[in-house]
Amino acid sequence: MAVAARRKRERKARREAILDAAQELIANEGYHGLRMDGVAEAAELSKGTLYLYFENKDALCAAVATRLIDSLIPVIESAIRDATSGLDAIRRLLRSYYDFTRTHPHHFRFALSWLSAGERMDDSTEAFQIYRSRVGHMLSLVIASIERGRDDGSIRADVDPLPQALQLWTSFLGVVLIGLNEDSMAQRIPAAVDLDKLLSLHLDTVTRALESREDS
Amino acid sequence: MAVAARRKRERKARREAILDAAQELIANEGYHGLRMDGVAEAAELSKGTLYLYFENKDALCAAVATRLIDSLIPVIESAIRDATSGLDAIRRLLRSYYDFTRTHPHHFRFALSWLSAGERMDDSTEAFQIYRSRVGHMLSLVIASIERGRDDGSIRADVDPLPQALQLWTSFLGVVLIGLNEDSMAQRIPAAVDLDKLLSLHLDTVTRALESREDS
DNA sequence: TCACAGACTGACCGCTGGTCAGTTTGTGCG
DNA sequence: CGCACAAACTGACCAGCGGTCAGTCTGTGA
Repeated sequence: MAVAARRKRERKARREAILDAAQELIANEGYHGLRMDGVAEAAELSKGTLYLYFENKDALCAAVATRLIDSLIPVIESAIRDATSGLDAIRRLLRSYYDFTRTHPHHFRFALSWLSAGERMDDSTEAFQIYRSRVGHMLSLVIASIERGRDDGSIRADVDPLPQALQLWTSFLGVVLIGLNEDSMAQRIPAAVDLDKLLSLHLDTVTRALESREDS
Repeated sequence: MAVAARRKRERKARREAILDAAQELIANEGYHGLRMDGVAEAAELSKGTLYLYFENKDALCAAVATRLIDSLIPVIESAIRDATSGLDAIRRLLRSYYDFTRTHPHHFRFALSWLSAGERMDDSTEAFQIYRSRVGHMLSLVIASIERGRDDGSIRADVDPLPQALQLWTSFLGVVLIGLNEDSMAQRIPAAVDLDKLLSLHLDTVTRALESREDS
C-alpha cells in the first residue's frame, strides 16, 4: 500500500508547483495583478484544480507568504545569534526584515493587506492561521530580544517587553511601508529622503529610546 | 445670465450629495464594501451619473477622504497652537490624528490603501492630487513642529527636520494601523495590549528619542 | 414653437473569482 | 483481461461589480 504515500507526495509536489507559479506571477505582476486563470495556465492546470489545493485566492496568497516568511525566519534567528547585545539584536532583526522586504516587496504588501484589511481579505482560512503563527513567532523574537537587552543592560530596565515589542514592530512596519513606494514617494515629497537612510534614522531613533543611559 | 451660476451651485450640491451618500456607505460597509450601484441608489441617481461627477471609484473615495481630512486639519492646527513646546506640539498632533482615526477608521484605511498600493489603486486622478496636497500639508505641520522644538530647546538640536518628520509620520502610521484592527489583534495576541496604551507608549518612545537631554 | 445644451438614464459589456457536473486516470480485485 | 471505484482533473458556466454610451428628458433663450 505504498500507493497512498506516493499520492500524498505527488499531491504535495503539485501544491508546491502551484505555489511556484503563483509566487512568480506575484513577483512580476504584483499581488493585485494576480489572476487565478493566470496561475492555472502557468501551472499547466485548469482553474478548477487550483481550488482542490487552496480554498480561495487569499488562501493561496497566504500560502505563498508563509513559504517566504519561512525562508526569512532562519535568517533573522541567525542575525540575532550574532548580535552583541539585546539592543543590537533588535537592530539586526529589524534590518534583516527590511532587507528581506526589499527583495520580496510583495510579501510585505500581502502582510499589510492582512493587517489593514479585516474586510478586504478572507482571513478565515487555515492557510491564514498558519501565516499568523509565523507572525506570532517573529513577535516572540522581538520580545525575547528586549528581554535579553534588559538582562544584559543594553536596554532600559523599566521597559515592558510585550507592549514595547508591539510598539517596535508596528512602528517599524510603518517605516517599511514607505520604503515600498520609493518611486511614488519621490514624486510626492520634494527633495525626498533616501529610504535606506530613513530606515537608519528609524533604527537610531529606536535605539535612543530604548538604550539605558549613563546618567542617573 | 444668472443661470450659469445657479447651474454651478446645483452641480456642486449634487456632488456633495454623492459624497454624503458614499461617506455614509463607507462608514457602514467599509471602503471595500462600497459599491457604485449602492452609491447611486443612496444618492437617488443612476450609476452613469456618478461618472459625470467623478472619474472613477477611486477618485470618489479620494474626494471623500479629502473632505474628511479637511475637517481634521483645523483641529490639528488648533492643537498645535495650544502646545507648550515643539515637542508637546508633536505629541498633540499625533494624538489628534489618532483620535480622528478612531472616529473615522475608513479614512485611514483609504489613506493606507493609497500608500501601500501603488498598483491596486488609481492615483492618477485629479482628486488624488488634491488629497496628496493635504497629506503634504500635514507633513509640513510635523516639520514645523520639529523646527519649533529645536528652536525652543525641547527637541535635540541635531535632528534634521524633514527626515525626522518622515520617520515620525511613517512609524506613527504603523502604530495607528494596528489600532484599527483592535478586534482581530485581540484574537491574535494573547493578553493583548490596550491600544490607547500602545499609542501612549509610542508617544513616550518618540518623546524619549527626540527630547534634548540634561546630561552632556 | 423650436433648437440646443447639459443633466441624466439604464441596458449593456468585460473581467474575474469561484462552482460543479461530468471526464479521465490508474489501482486493486475477481 | 475486464470491472468498479476513487481521486484527480476539466472547462463551461455563473454572479458581482466597475465602467460605458447611445439615447431621453428638462429647461432656457430666441
